[in-house]
Order: sequence, then structure tokens, then C-alpha cells
Amino acid sequence: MTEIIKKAAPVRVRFAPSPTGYLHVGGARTALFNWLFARGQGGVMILRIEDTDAERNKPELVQGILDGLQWLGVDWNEGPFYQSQRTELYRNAAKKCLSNGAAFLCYCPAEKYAGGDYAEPAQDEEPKGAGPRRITRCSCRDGKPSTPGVKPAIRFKVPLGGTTKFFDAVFGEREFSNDEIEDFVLLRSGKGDEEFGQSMYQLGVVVDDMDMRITHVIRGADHISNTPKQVLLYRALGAEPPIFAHVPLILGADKSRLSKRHGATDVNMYRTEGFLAEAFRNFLALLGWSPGGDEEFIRTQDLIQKFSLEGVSRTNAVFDRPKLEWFNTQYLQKLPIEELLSEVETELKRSGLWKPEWGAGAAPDPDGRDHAWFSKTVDLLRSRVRLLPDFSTWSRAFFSDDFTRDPAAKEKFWKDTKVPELLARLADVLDKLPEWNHDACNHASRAVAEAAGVKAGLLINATRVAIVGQAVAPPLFDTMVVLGQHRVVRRLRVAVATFGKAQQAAE
RNA sequence: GGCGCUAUGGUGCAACGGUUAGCACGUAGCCCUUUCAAGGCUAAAAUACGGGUUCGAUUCCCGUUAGCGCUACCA
Repeated sequence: MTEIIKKAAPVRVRFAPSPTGYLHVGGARTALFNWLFARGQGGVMILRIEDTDAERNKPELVQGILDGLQWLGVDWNEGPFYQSQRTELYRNAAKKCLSNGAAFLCYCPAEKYAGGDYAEPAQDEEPKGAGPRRITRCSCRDGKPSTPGVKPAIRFKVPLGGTTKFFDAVFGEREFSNDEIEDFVLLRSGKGDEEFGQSMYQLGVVVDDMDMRITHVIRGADHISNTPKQVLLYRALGAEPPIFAHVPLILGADKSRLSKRHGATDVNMYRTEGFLAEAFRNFLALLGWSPGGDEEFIRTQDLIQKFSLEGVSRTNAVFDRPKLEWFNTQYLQKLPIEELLSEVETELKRSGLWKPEWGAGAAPDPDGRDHAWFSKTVDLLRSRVRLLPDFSTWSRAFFSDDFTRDPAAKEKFWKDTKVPELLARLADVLDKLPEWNHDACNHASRAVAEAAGVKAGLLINATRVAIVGQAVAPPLFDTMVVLGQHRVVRRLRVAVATFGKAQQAAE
């Protein structure tokens, strides 16, 4: 019997960005929470573009938002819907409010209420108490004769007195006094020969959320004070409001609202910097939400499974980039190697270093390097890499013979005058090694150092710079194995040739 | 100014009346070590303040302070 009751209506949520800017981390987090919730509940995710402000709208930004969501892995089942294409819906709803007395025509000039009314005493009403007060009631609400030639806007007639309540899954029951809510605009006045203009935010949201049968409105906490207006609208339109869940805001290091001056706020910048999407998701999910315990490294599948609105915090969170970087290095190290390989492949393709022979199932390249080699090489590098592009920059010598030697590394490890001779002898010894493995390289190298009477470290460090061009790289003998005998010997000789007199380099 | 929300180390979270207030990032030190990471260990570091309620408050209530949000014919 409870089965029927338990089989509640399917969850339907939406992410509704406005194309007035790129997809910022706050928006991305909101999108992520909606998505985690939908996926965890077997619900539906809807994408809606709220582009009703023709003035600020930049259509070209939509693609960037879509790209950002795609990179984030946030997909949707319905949409994207564009509010600019649903104008009739909003006009009809506004007219319905007009006819049932929930709204009125307002002939006031837009500037009358624009910006900072509270700075001046309102004339429309008797000032209560001391100090400036803002206008919440428009005098047109009681029916004013239409002014010829002036096109009216439609405003919602907020009830006098009383309160409006709603339930918020993270903040609990909320109640607002109606007297604090202004007679907000539903529909802009018409321009040219149109009767009315575009919908305003409140109307569009409610009409669409009704039309799309949204069950849970998960959005930023900056919308809390908009909610009572929307609840009023739902009722005026004859509908019950959905469940709201306002999530705390993301702040910059100085606790002010996150903005450009705090560094990258565009999600796409994190993609180009080379963060792993899953690491970014993990980090974002923990900003304002917690599964309840101490676990932090939570893969997306588990995030979906664990996510709940009850776990959402009510306090704003500071975006901590060092922690994001830590998450990224964690994923770089802990991801099953095959998953990481595809990310590295993408990166190497981007930088032009990729060879198809390294792909899974492909035949080895002329040097015998195949997918297994690629896997081993990436595995060797992964604990030292911080961002994906590192595979193409300081790790370049592992994937290409076209690399340069870092001057600082040479300065540091090639200072000793014995280096050229040491490297030359090592090259000769290594060239003759019958076996090419870690131990063989190890013994041969130490023998050369010992014979020359120098510390192994001197030779080892100098060799590292010679064969990979960097002071910072994986352990030398593992590196040698992965590079191969031929490459190591050749690079050593090329390095020797760069000292003193020029011999023709054989590379 | 009004209304609202919030308040645990520098940061993100945990503890949902009873813990020596826990974990992680970051910071410092040590270990490991052929570089650099990774890893291991250790240390410093918090319940904003003041009142209540209670046998007992980080936890519940009130006030103060601070931060943030809203206060547009923006979303």
C-alpha cells in the first residue's frame, strides 16, 4: 500500500543560466548540484536559457556555457529552452493575472523606481519611522486611467499585509512579510508597436517552472528573497510552488562575492588550464555540501549516490584554489590508469605530440613503443604532474625527441667540469649493455661513477638533465628504461657534443 | 536605510545536548631519497562576543558584532 505513495512524481530539476556572462564557478556548482540530485533520484535535468533581457544578453556566450557544462559532465535530458522564444507564454500568464486581479497596469516611468529609491523618502506614502524608506506599492495598483500614448508595464499586485511562506529544503520554513515585497514588474512595457515587451525574471521563472513541471528548484541563495514573489505568482496562476533548495554562495579569498579579480571564475579556464573534470566536480561538490563524514576523495558515481539536499550547508564558502589543485593531483595519481591515459592522449593530441601507435590495440611505432609503453610512461610521470599540460611541457622529452634542455637545470647539474667526460663514458658503457632494464642501468651507472671517483648522485643528476632536459623528473633508471637504450645513448652523446668544441650532433 | 541569511583553526567540511572538538587543504619540521614529486610521521592553529535554557552547550533561544544577499521595466 505504501508503494503507491512512495512512487512519487519523478524529480524534475533545471539549471537556468543567463547569457550575460560565461559559466562561472558559482553557476557551475549550482548546475552540478541539480545534476547530482537528478541523477541520484533518477530524475530529469532540464536546461533553460534565461535570455529575456535583450539589452545585456550576448547570444554568443550561450555556446561557452554549453561547452562548460559539457566539460563538467553535466548533461541534460530536456532543452536547452530559450525564454526569448517563449514570449507568448509569459504574456498570456501576465494577462491572466491581469484578468483575475492579481496584477495591474502600471504607467509609471521606469526610472521612478529604478535604483536606490531608499535614498529618498517616498512621496507615495506616509513615511514610517525615521530615515528613508523604499517604495513597495505603486499608485497605479488601484486603477489609474490609462495615459494616452504611454504603454504600460504589468506589475504584480502584492497583497497588503500578511505573510508569504515557503519551504526550503536547506533553510527550512521561511516566512516573509508581504509589506516588504514591492509590486514587481511581470511584463515590460511594449516598444514600437508591440503591446507589451519581454517577460521579467520572476514571471519567466514561474511560468517555465510550471510549464516544465519542475519539482525542485535548486539555485543560489541570492534568490531567497525572490522566492516569496514567485510563490505569490504560483498561487495567482493557480499552481502550488515546488520545493525550493537554496545553496550558499561561493566567495573569493577576501570573502566578497567571487569575481574576476579573484582569478579565474570562468569554468572554461579550468578546462584550458588542464584540470581534470572529475577533480573539479569533486572539489565543487564539497563547496557547500558534505556527505556527513570525513571522506573527501569521492568519485562522481559516489557523489551521485551520496548527494542529498539535507547535506547542503547554509554558509557561504570560499573558493580555495590550492585545494582544487590538490584534488587534481589526487585524481592524477589515483585514477585507474586507463582513465588517465585517455586524458593524456587528448592533451598530447592538443600539443601535437601524440602518435596513434600508442593507442590501445594499435601496432607499435618503429621504436617498439605501444600502448603498454605509453601506459608505463604516464604511470611514471603521474605523481609529478599537476595539470594535464605538464605532460606536454616538462615531460616533453618522454614523448618527443624534439626537446630542449632547461638552462637552469644545466646550470645546476652540469657545473662540475667532469660532467662531459662522465657522460661520454656512460654513453659508451650503456651502449654496450646486453640487457636494458632498471638494474642493469643502475649498476652500469654506479660503476662509471665509482671508476671516476665521483659520487653517484653527480652522474645521475647530470644524466637526467642530458636525457630529459629537466632537473625535475622521475627516478633516472626508470626513465632510462622507458626511453630505451638507443635514445638514452644518443641523447647522452648529443649532450656531450654541446660541451666545448662542436662535433656534428647525430640528432 | 529596510528586509533576510549566516557565523567551528587561514580555507573547506565533521561533531545534528555529553568527544582530550575530528578530517582534509595550506603552513612548519622530521623520515624516505639520485632531482622533484608522491608517501609516512609530528607540530602550530577554531567553536565571533554577551546573556539565557539545561545536570551539561559548538549544538537550543535572545541580543550585539561582522560578513553576505535582496532591495531594477537585470537575472
